[in-house]
Amino acid sequence: MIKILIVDDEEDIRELLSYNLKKEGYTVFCAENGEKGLAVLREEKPDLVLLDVMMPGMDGIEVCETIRQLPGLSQTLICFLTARGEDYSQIAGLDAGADDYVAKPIKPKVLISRINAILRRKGMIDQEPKPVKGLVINREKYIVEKDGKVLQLPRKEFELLALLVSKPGDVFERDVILDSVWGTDIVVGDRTIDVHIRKLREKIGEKHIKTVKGIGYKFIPED
Amino acid sequence: MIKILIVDDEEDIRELLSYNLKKEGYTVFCAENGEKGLAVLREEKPDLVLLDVMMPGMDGIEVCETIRQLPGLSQTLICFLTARGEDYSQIAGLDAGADDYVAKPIKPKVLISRINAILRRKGMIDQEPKPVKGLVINREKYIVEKDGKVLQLPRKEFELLALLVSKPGDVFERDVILDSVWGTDIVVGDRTIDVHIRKLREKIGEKHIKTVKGIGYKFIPED
DNA sequence: CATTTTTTTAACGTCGGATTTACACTTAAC
DNA sequence: GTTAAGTGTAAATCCGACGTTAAAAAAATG
Repeated sequence: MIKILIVDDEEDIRELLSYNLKKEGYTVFCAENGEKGLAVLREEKPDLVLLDVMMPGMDGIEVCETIRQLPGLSQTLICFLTARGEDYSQIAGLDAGADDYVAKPIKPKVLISRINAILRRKGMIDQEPKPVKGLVINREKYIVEKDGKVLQLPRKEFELLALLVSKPGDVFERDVILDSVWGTDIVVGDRTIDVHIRKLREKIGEKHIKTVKGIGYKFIPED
Repeated sequence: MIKILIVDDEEDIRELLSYNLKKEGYTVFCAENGEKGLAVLREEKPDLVLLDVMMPGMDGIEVCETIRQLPGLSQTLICFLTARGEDYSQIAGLDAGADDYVAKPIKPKVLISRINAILRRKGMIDQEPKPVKGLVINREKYIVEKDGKVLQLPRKEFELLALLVSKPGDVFERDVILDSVWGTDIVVGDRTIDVHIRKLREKIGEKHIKTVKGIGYKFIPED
């Protein structure tokens, strides 16, 4: 059971995130400010904290720094929620020890796949026997095994494939792919995704990645 | 509980929209100009703001830009109400950070389905797959299952079917279909809908989509 | 800092979904 | 029956999203 704590002063955002995360099967706690957040944190010891940067009173960065100094909780994963544009918080945030950040306005789909990514990266999510026939994604070794053959994929290709494979059969829209592989507010040309998709298809076979024109791409498990 | 704020200087429009939105179960607030709108906004933090572009004093675009800079309200959804023809406002509006716009004169039915679409896109509304007998619409995988068979529909056909199935038995008027599948101000020929309907009928069977002459189409659940 | 690898851009080709066209058909009113 | 408005249909065309390649730019590597 994976616990996530949301710390944000806006009730609407807490509800939006809470609703979507619960739907994904996470156990969710909420707090409306930094102080209460720390209290819940000590009580529940969540695996991941979503932390608004801008809050009245104790702001997100202070909370983050505090968490990092708490014995026993220093391993807690932290993800900032930042308003678009305040990119200073990126730097300050990651300096303060955050594992990731997501820019507002938050798109639920983006947040979910981002959170799954963080937890997967840190090994909090069971990812042992990938239920994908003939394809094993090994995040520790950063390799992909295709029918026993070992593939060394470059970072972007690896992340892209890992994303698609994380929900076999589900369509990933282009903007979701961009946000979760490339990162929030990174701007790249239209053809960038296509080129990476092509390289993946070269390496793992044409039939596994299907284009859904006008929407995005999806991974097809096997024949 | 979803809150919607209407900002328009014409009382008739405020009443028209308010009446129809309340009937749909939304909680509605009104303001007659930009300044008052911002005040209500801060007070009530609505989920969605319907914003007239042309208003005396502070116009819609200014209000929109202001909202986008307010910490804590940047997540608010914004939908412009624009007079037909002033297409400059489209561009300026979407640049200013609007999520959608609806052209005047406003038809309540169009507005409702548009608003539902916005909220659904942003994950504010439950969109559980309707258990229509023998037909499952799966937005995640972007496929339709008809009696167990999997159909891969092109984008427009999928959206059209999804719309009709969203309220089985209800008639969707042609202009409502146009506005919610094609979008406001998109002008297409008279026969475009028919052709798509025909393709759908080919794929899911004649009997499921019924023509209501002079009005529109409706989905018939089963036999 | 030169080399290699990865990532991105740019230019063009391609394909199929989206739309139009043109006309047949259906329905209801008179 | 005649008419007119609305709809059905097949085929032709349009158009934009995607594919593909090569080459440039940026990162990583030694």
